[in-house]
Amino acid sequence: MPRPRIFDEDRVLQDVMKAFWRKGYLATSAEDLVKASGLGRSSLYNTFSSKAALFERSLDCYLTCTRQVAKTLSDTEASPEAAIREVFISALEPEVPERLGCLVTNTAIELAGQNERIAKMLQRHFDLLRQAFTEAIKRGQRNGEFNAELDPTGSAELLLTLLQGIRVQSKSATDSLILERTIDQALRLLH
Amino acid sequence: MPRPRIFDEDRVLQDVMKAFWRKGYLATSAEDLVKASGLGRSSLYNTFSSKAALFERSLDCYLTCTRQVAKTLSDTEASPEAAIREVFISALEPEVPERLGCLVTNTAIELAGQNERIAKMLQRHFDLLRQAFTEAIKRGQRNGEFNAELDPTGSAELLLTLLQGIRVQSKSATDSLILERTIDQALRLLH
DNA sequence: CCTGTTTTGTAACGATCATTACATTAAGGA
DNA sequence: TCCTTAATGTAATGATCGTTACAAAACAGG
Repeated sequence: MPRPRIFDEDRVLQDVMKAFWRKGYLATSAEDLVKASGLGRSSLYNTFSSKAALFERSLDCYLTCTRQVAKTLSDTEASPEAAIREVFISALEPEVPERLGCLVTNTAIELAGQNERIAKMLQRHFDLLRQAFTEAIKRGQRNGEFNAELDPTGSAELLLTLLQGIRVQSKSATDSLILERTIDQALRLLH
Repeated sequence: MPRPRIFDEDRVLQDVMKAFWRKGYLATSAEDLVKASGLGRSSLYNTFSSKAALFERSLDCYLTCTRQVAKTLSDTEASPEAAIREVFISALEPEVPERLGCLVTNTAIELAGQNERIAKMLQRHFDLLRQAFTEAIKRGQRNGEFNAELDPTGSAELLLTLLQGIRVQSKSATDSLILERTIDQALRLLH
């Protein structure tokens, strides 16, 4: 019998997530969130309690979304090398004019050091990504694309770390040429 | 004939830099800066104009300081491998309980995307670091420590990117075991 | 010992921060 | 249609933001 909501919670989380993604947690004001979501202040606070809680749910949204993308690494159809390259190329985000980077990387730097809950979320995410890389590498070794001598887990961690490093450098890079060559180097490591 | 200052400008910059390092630019308030520097508000603003200008000078301070440390990479006395390992190990900062990370990495994520001046400063810094790595690798190749087949510049960029990635992950890492193994992997790449 | 100049301390500025109080609106169940 | 209940819109909350105005203080040159 209550008055029904006129907005979709997931749609709001998506929009709010993009706002946090663009400017970071601190630099995004409640006013920004109101504008990004299209809701009134009351509705936002009624459904999400606080800016901090809203951010956590946005981050969670981003994490699951990113994991979906990382599923291509475990996809048994595609070539592991192509899948890995795809993940790295998307980090350069050549289509986006603003340098958004990655919400995971951004959050690790901005909040993980001081917020244990956030740190835990990110750590779990890194674990999952590392696992996905590991599987892709093992698959590549089985079908002969990659060097069978390599330690899959160690190489996966190397890729994961390189990915984060690319995310950092792409924030200040004017051209992505050097980073593209880094991706080539990283993939050559696996052969 | 004017009243002389009772503080040392460089000492203040060092203290202020640490404050920015610990909490980031936005999260550090003018009040924090006053407390960190020990000066009065007036003196701070009189000598450094604004929080933004103060940050730029602090960052500059950090950059030149870091470059001094990176000089070990060009040191012809020490072993290139040992020097490189030293740089990476220090990134894990096992002595510091709080996860400070690296002011360069933190700033790249927090500000470089929106502040072109800052982005330029960081880019120049990355260029210098890459150059230092390149020299160390070349030297290692000459004395037989490293694989002579490697492309020095590309490998240097790989190291630089890995370093940034380690800085990101160390923010959320509970133990540094995985990252230590990554360092081993990175150095094995050079052989 | 003045005088001039700059630093220093205090207090306040307007703006914006995240959050909330409250009245209004709207819809389902009776 | 009326009543209940929750969503909504508006306005304001105290706190804190970065910055500044101003008077008092302190030193160097005369």
